[in-house]
Amino acid sequence: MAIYKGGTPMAKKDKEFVKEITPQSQDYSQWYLDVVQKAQLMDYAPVKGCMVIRPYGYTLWENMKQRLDARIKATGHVNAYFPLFIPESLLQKEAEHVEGFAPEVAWVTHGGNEKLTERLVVRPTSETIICEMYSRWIQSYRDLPVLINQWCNVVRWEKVTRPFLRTSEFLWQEGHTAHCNEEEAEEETLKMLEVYRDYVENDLAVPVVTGRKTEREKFAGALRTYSIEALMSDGKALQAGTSHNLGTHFAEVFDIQYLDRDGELKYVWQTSWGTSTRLIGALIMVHGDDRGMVLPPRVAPVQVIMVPIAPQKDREEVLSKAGAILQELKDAGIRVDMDDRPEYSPGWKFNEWEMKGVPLRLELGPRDLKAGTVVLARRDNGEKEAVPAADGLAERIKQLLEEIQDNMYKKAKKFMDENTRRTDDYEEFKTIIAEKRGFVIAGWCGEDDCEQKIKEETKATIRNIPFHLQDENPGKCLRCRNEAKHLVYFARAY
RNA sequence: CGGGGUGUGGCGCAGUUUGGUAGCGCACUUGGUUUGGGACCAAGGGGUCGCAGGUUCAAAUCCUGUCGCCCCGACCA
Repeated sequence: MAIYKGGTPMAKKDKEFVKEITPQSQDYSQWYLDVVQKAQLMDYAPVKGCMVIRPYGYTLWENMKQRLDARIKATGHVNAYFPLFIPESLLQKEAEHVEGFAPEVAWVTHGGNEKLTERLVVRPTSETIICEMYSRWIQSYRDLPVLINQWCNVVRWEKVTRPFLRTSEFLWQEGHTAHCNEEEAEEETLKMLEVYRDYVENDLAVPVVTGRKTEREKFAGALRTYSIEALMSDGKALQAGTSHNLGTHFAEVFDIQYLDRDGELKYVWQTSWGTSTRLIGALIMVHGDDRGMVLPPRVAPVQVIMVPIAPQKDREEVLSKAGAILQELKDAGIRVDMDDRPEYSPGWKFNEWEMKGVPLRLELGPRDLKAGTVVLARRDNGEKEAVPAADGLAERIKQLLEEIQDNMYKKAKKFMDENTRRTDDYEEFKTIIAEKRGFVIAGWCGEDDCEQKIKEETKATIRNIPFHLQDENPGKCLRCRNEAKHLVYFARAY
């Protein structure tokens, strides 16, 4: 097994090949936009803020969805579908909730040519319509818990949009559960946060910080909100998933009551939790590089791309061998594809598939035919090796895909750790946020005022109050110097 | 919603200052030669210059309005 290209394969001279993508160092934002379009994840639609998720991007989403859906089902939830339209009166019921969403809802006012007697909102989230139904379905403690999830689209009329990170319409899953008491609801809320953490870290190879949101940042209408927060490679944070304990707020206004064992009528405790296509943005910005995307094998639409090198005189022989390997890998359950288009050169294909983030490339040419090998090239670190094209190739590839998945997580975790700093000095804090970015752990008094001022003065927000530091002495508040209540994660965020 | 930028074949741009027959590179089509990190030659096709008004003999170019996209800020998955 010979390694004929390792170390730092992305040599300087190679960079100029990727002429379609703006380098991260030059303009990170433009890099991101170049990647999502050139890799054919999406294209802009004729409606402002809306995008088409193209087949490559949609397959990625399908893979992500499939793995999360399995986890949601494994924890006892079932899928259902609620309507896209919500009567205005339903949205109006929960005061905080309306206030939070009213500025960004899209209204339906006409059916055909006739004006509707009651306007409809296009769901920005489904709490209200689901609560309306739960109030009909729940009568007894025997009806609880209700554990329902739905995969759907939602619409929020955003002023500033960016592909995947913030679009007017996006795809997501939203779980909505009802429980008999606070304890169960809280357990559910935290359980689903943990499902998200496990999913995002293991399947997407994106490390996250779990914790509770502050009052200011919590979901409109929730009692408590928890989140997983990820760090992008430009040092800005991205909320990757949220889980809310809704308390009895919605139950009270939607009259969701059940008769308990003790004969008393009680309000249910509810939760809701969601992750969206925004996770695709996280995937790109956590793992991507100047050559394009780098996708974790577990969700990559194509795990292995075969590039046969087939000059005229060896063409038949190469393609026949390649075809056999393709079938062998498919049979082994690997998502493999072969790019045997004769009109493109191998080098062109290498760059193209690297841009699309395919984790592993398999090259097969006349030289390999003679040596009885294939060349495997890793996207995550650029290493190339020749391995025997014999039995066991599929196993070797599966093992490599696992290694890549693992390495990608470790690399991202290392980056996050190296860019998580701790300080109790506000001036130092400002410098870090302005120059290095990343996460900053600091004490916070718990006052909204301090949180607000820090945001105004530094653009950094409290991402969450992390679980893993809750037993440590928080010291003084970063800004007001009073006793801190918590250690919190600050960052500039998307 | 404020400040800035931008809109010309699919993509990237020139042309706008000083109005006068719309151009370049890439991509695309056809034929041929090629194939281990974005191959080459030849011949082709494709644009009412974002949109709507106006000025003018004449508008990509000047004027007014409007829309989209991008960046920076205030609000959000």
